[in-house]
Order: sequence, then C-alpha cells, then structure tokens
Amino acid sequence: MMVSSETPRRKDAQRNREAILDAARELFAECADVPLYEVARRAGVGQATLYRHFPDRRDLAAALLLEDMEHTEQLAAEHAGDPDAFFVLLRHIVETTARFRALGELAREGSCQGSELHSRRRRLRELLKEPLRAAKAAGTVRCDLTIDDVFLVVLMVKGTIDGADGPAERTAAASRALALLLDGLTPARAA
Amino acid sequence: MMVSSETPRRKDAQRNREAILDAARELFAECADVPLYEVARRAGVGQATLYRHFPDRRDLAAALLLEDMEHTEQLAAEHAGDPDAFFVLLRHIVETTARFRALGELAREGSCQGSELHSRRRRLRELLKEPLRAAKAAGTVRCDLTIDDVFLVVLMVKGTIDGADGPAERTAAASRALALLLDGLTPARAA
Amino acid sequence: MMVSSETPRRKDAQRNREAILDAARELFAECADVPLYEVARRAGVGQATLYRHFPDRRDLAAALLLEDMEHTEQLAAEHAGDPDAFFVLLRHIVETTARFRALGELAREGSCQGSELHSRRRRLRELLKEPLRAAKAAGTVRCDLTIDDVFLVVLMVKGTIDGADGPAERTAAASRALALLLDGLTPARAA
Amino acid sequence: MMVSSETPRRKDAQRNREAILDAARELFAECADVPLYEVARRAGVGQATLYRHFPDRRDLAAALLLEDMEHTEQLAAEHAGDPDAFFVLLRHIVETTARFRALGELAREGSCQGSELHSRRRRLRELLKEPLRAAKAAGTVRCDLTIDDVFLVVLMVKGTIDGADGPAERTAAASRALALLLDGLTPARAA
DNA sequence: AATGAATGAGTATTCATTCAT
DNA sequence: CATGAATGAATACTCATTCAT
Repeated sequence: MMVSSETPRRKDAQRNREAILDAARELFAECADVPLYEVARRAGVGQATLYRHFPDRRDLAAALLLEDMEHTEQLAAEHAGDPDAFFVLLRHIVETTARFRALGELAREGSCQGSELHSRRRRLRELLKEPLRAAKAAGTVRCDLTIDDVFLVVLMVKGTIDGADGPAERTAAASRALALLLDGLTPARAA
Repeated sequence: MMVSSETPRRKDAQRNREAILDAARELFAECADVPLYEVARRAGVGQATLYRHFPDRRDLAAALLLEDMEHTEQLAAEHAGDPDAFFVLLRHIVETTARFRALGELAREGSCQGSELHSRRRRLRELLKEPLRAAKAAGTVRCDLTIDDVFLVVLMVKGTIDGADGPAERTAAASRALALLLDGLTPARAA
Repeated sequence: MMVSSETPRRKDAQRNREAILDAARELFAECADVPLYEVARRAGVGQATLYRHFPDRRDLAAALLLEDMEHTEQLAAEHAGDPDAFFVLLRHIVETTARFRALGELAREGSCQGSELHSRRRRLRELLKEPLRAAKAAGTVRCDLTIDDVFLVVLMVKGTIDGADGPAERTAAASRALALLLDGLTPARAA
Repeated sequence: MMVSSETPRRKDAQRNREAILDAARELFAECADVPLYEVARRAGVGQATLYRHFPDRRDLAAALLLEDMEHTEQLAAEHAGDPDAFFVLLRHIVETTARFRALGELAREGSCQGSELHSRRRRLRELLKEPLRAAKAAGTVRCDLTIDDVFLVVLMVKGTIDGADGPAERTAAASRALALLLDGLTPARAA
C-alpha cells in the first residue's frame, strides 16, 4: 500500500486535523491566548489528539498560516503577469495575516526555530519577487521598496488591528492604516 | 512645609513606588505577560506591596504611560511654536509608547473603563492639536491627517516592534516603519 | 455491558472521586474552612483533579450530602409503614447532617443557586411527608409541626455541635439537644 | 496622677476602643470572617491600633460579649425576684448572643484558652442560678433543666440563625425555634 | 491511534501581623 | 502612642503536558 508521506493514512485522522484547524482559526481570531484544550473541545477531539497533530502551540499557528499560503499561491498564479499583482497580493496577505490575534506573539517566538514559518516566509518572498519588480517597473510603487518592507507593512496593519476595540473598529483601522501606507508607498503622489 | 496632596507622605512608600515602576518598565519592555510577582521581586518588595500600589495590572501600565506623558508634555512645552513640533512629538510618542510590549493588550482592555488611559488620550489629543495644525499650515504634513491617524501610526510602529525578534531588530524595524510612514505623511514627496 | 450514563467510564476516575469524597468527609467534619489543596493531598490526587471533579467548594459539599441522601432514602424505604418512621428518619438526618462543620456556611450560600442542594431539600421533604403524617395520626408528635420545622430542628442540633469543643462533647451536646427538643415535640408530655 | 489601672490613661485611646467595638459589632453581625483591617477602617483607626487594643481576633469577640454581659447583669438586677426573670434573661441572652455570626467559631476556639469567655460563662451561670431555681419552683420550667441546658438552647437558636438566608428569615427562624423549644421546656403543656 | 483524566508547576490574590515614621 | 505601609505565608485557581484506558 503506497501512500504519500504527506497524506495521513487514516481518513478520520485527516478529519480531526481539519476540525482542529477550523476550531483554532475561529478561536485564535478572537484572542491570542485561548487555552489549547478549548481548541480541542471546539474541535470535538481529545486533547492528546490535538497534541499528536500539533505538538506545540506554534505548530498550530504555522499550520493555519500555511493553509493561507496555499490560497496566496493560487492567487499569485491567477494574477501572474498582471501589473496590479503586487497590490492584489499585498491586500490579500494583509487580510489573512492580520486576521489572527495570535500571530504576533506566535510568529515572533517561532522565528527562533519554527522552520515551518521560515519556509512560509521564503515562499512569500518568492511569490512577491516578480510582482514587486513589475510594480516598480510600472512606477506604481516606490523603487526602494523591498520585500522585507512588505513584511513590515503587514505587521503595521496588524498593529492597528490588535489595538482596535471591536470587529468594526478593527476593519476601519486596518483600512485607514493601509490607505495611509499606500499613499506612502506610491513614488510620486503629487504631480 | 507644603506637601502636595498627590504625594504620599512616607518617603519609603514613595521609594517603593518608584522601584516598582522601574522594575515594571524594564520587564514590560521585554514581554507583555510578566508575572506580577516577578515585578515585585525585581523591585525588591513584597507582592502585597505591589498590589497596594497598583491593584490591577493595568493600573501599573497606566502609571508607566502617565509618567511618559509628563515627559511628553514637557517636550511639547519646549517646542511650542516650533514648526517641527509635530514631528518631534510624533517621534517621541512613538518611541515611548512603542517601548512597552505590554501596552497593546493592556491599553485595549483598558479602553473600556480605564479612565486613566482615557485621560492620557485626551491629553495627548490636546497636546497634538496645535502642532498638527501648524504642520499642515507649513505643508509638511498631508492636510487630511487627523489626530486619530496619529494614534494609528503609533499602533503601526508598535506592530513592527512587537513582531521583531530582538532589541536590535526592534529599533531597525521601528525606524524603517516610521520612514515608510513619514513618506506617506508628507503631501508631496516627489517633484 | 450496560453502563449507567451516571457512572464515569474510567475506573480510576471513579476511585479518585471516592478518595476525594472520603478525604473531604473527614476533613470537613473537623473544620469548615479546610484548604481545598489539603483535601486533594489527603485524597492523594492533584489539585486540578479535585477541581475537575468538583469545580466549586459547594459542589463537594453537595456531593457529600447527596451521598447521605441515598442512605436516608434507603432507610425511609425500610421503615415505610412503620409508625416510628418519623423519629427514625429524624435521628438519622440529624446525625448525618450535623456531622459536617462545613454544612452551615456552604448550605446557606448554596441556597441561592445550588440546585443540587435544593433538590436534596425537595427529596427530604418528600421523604418526610408521609412519616410525619403518620406520626401526627399516632399522636406521637404535636399536630402543628411542619416539615420546615424539621429543618429547623436539624439546624438547632447542628448549632450545638458547632459550639461543642471536641468529638465527645459534640455527641453529648447533640444528644441532650435532641432530648430537650423531642420533649418539646411530643404533644402531651405530662398527664 | 492617680489613675485606676482599669481605665486607659488617654481619652482618645478610650474613644478608639469604643469605635473599634462599634465597628466590629456591626461587621461581625453580618459575617464571621471579616478582615480585621476592615474593622479598623470602619472604626477609623490604624490596623496597629486595633492590634494594640485586641491582640487577637478572639479578644475582640470576647470584648463584645462582655459588653453585652453588662446589660445582662443589669437586666438581672432589675428583675431580681421576678418569677419570670428566667424567661426574660433567656430571651435576652438568646437575642444578644445569637446576634453574632462570628460567635460560634470564635467562642469555640476561645474555649481552650480564652479566660475572658470563661469568666463570662461563669458570670452567666451565677446570674441564672436563682432565676432558674425560681422558675422551677413556680413550675414554669421542667425540673431537670440545668444551666448548661440554657447554653445549649442559645446554641440551638444560634444554629437556626446561622442557617437562615437573610435578616427577615433569621428573625423568623429564631422566633419559631424558641417557640418550639419553650414548649419543650415547660413541664406540663397539655392536660 | 484516540480519548479525556491526572498531574504539577505557575500565577494571582488576600490577610494577619510587624515595623518604620 | 497612632498610623498605615510592608511583609510573607497561605490559598485559590489555571493550563500545558503526560499517561492510563
């Protein structure tokens, strides 16, 4: 019986994994320090099961981010060649990344060892390279902008989200923040 | 001998209060969720002493922020009339506010009831009013910029700091973030 | 294999539950405000285990009382029809209830919300109804006696127990108290 | 300057003592385990002052009870020779003693060493001797009743009070309890 | 392999008592 | 002598992690 090493053997294991991720996505969106057993309960699995799938809290966060990565890659593929690809991707990354209350803490701690998160960074970097180049060529973005700056932008928007009071304020804050930023990113606003 | 009613009578109480604030300042800079007894230990006082001075974790944060407020007000006074006052203040606020890991969480929670933090916001708003007006008049800042935007800017820089790895990276991140932002804040960057 | 849904699946969990109840029974008999971790230690379980089984101090007390309830119900069944049933039950209730130092405080607090304790009261009421009627019919009890009076009697005896010095004095006090009371309960003592 | 050793030298010390007793009386009536500093605060004195006057929690309780003792002695003097003196005193003792939530615990602990409380007992015993004898002679009380039984009666009523929910229920419970008891105390009720 | 009970270390909080002013 | 700040020990409670079933 040949099974890809990526694919878990048993279907119910796969189902559990999904259930856990769904639960975590919901709970982490609200608050960073949800007890892990709460995630397990919401997912309808035992704590040890969660533990088996994600030995560490950061493994869970990483998995969530990697899931988003796939959407991002798909989006990148769809917009390949599009001169606006950079902005499309930027908006998407900001939205998905900023969603997690949890990310800030977890991602930082993870940067020490979390190879998963590192690989995500690397993939994002790869993904953004060409769109960023194209945007510069098109003059829609200041020419000293680096990909690391993009990561900074994400953190900046996330900062406003973490500082906002409720869901409504959060959206408003992110939106205004990005607006301020974009204006800053365009090379020549005034004529 | 006139003593302000604000000042506690006993000298040692005052000393303890200072010691606690100093300890908290150092520890909160590193990490938001320091155990309170750690703060007490570092300050060299008993746990209950800390509780007497600051019944709530947020009271401690508020006290730290209010201390900074006084510096800010002093700075504002010094630069009254200065056309660059706005930028001077902005840099200062960003630096001091962003210093605390703790602030994000605590300030947000505090926004509900923490009258201390509210009053701080109000004072900051008052402080920035005139410098912002002057900066707009001088054309050094985009004219649709509001004071709430300034608070957003602080949160943005803070976001990059919270996301950074170590002290060095933190400084670099904040600096670059502000650079990107300032470019965005100036109404006409290119010619 | 049929297992009642009431019964926890795992044997060791059941054993722990019993151990905790035993420990609590002993400790609560001596003193009302035993630290909960002392109960845990005596039971040989971790603190959190105790919390899992009995989230609240009153849950523990309620469980103890409910255990006694079962004995009482059994006794009531055995003495159904017996004209002395009322006195048999009364003595038994007084003995078991009065055993706990803890009961007074806990039961009173519990009267607000503790549905467990409420249901116990209701069951006792049901249990005593017929024996009380029979005793009145037999003329062994004054005819204006209500079931609430019985609860008062329990509290009265408990009062003497709580006020007594040691185990020996406690028994003596309860015994004499009940004697005084019973004389008061008989409708015609003198001839 | 000759001052009786009984009398504190300074008037303000006396005032403090009274204030503390008043505060304790009020607070202990509601709940047995009031923090001592709460008593101090209510009395408007420092904690150490309370401590100086009453080194131990039980000393405070004892002082309260002794204050009542004086009223009781006065009442006894007023009703000397009165055939109903026993019932008058009984009611009074029940009322005053039962007032304190705190008494049960404190008095019991105190019985070990608290010579203050012991002397109170002795005085009460002395006070009741003659009225009890008179009541027996008058046939208004069963002839095997001892003074220790009277203490039991107090504890019994106190038991119902401690078990009651609110002030209103407390009064009702004590009243009914005493009614049940008195019926039991009279030697020939029917006939 | 999945479950959820058990664990123990960690954290917040309170209060009787002492001590500097 | 009064004051109230400081103390530390005691207690309640939580949660990540392990382990028996």
